[in-house]
Amino acid sequence: MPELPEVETVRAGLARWVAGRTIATVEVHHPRAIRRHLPGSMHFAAVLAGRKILDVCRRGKYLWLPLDSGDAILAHLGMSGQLLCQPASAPDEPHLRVRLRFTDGDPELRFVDQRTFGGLAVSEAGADLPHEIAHIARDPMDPLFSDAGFVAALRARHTEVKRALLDQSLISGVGNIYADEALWRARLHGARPTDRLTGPAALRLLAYVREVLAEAIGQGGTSFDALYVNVNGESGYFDRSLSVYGREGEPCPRCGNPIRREPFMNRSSYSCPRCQPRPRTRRPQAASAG
DNA sequence: CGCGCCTCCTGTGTGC
DNA sequence: TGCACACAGGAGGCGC
Repeated sequence: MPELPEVETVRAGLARWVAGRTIATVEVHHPRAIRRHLPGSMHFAAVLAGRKILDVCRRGKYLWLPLDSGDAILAHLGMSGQLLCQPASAPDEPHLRVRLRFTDGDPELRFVDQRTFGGLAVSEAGADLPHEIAHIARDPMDPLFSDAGFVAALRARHTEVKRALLDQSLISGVGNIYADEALWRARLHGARPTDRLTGPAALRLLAYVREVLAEAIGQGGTSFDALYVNVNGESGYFDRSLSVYGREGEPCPRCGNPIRREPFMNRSSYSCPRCQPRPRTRRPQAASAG
């Protein structure tokens, strides 16, 4: 569930609570929580001890914490990851994976992850931009994101528009929830072929992506359950503002038609059957238009 | 190389 | 009541 608005909410919380502090000790409670780190979790803990966290950065759904060594801690929340700032006296969470204690005491930083799709890594010399995420496109809230470049790349793809929105190498930060919400705002069905979108239509879609992400950031992200919370353990409120996601059968806020749910990549897509008509499937040769 | 599907995980909800 | 299974889904990796 954590998409750009949720990760940005976590980033802001971390910037407030851990930037400028020096790591004292690191405990790894679950080896799978440490990713891309061949020397193992012991070494992971050793290289972090004594390092000062300079900042908290984000690209798309990835976070990284530049260190005074020039390395960085790279973090991805996956499906259920949480970064919590807790007093040392707080009881351990059932799915506590990693704990960072600081030289100045409370609060400590905990990585908690029920489904272990997320993880932490040390990115060597990754303070500027970890090489592990060099393939991740800039996200639409990045000042250097190129709208024209995105539109050109989108229209050059031979795929469906929702698949393209979820492709983090094209545009990062968008997941299933905000893809559905942006497509609804743009009145586009997710199965629309990207190479048949006009330039203005693609630009409009991008504007709606940015709009829905910005609104969700303003409400602290979307929480359906306790799996997404900010660094203080609090839920976001954007679920109340969702127009289609998770609202099968409820009236479309624009036209009143019941929202439909369709299978998509072993999960679900939500849309309005009237506002977002499904495109006619492409039949290269069978060509009768009806 | 581009595209699309599979897999990794576990708690929750549902149907028999 | 209890078991079985679908479902949630980000992203790396692999097959075509």
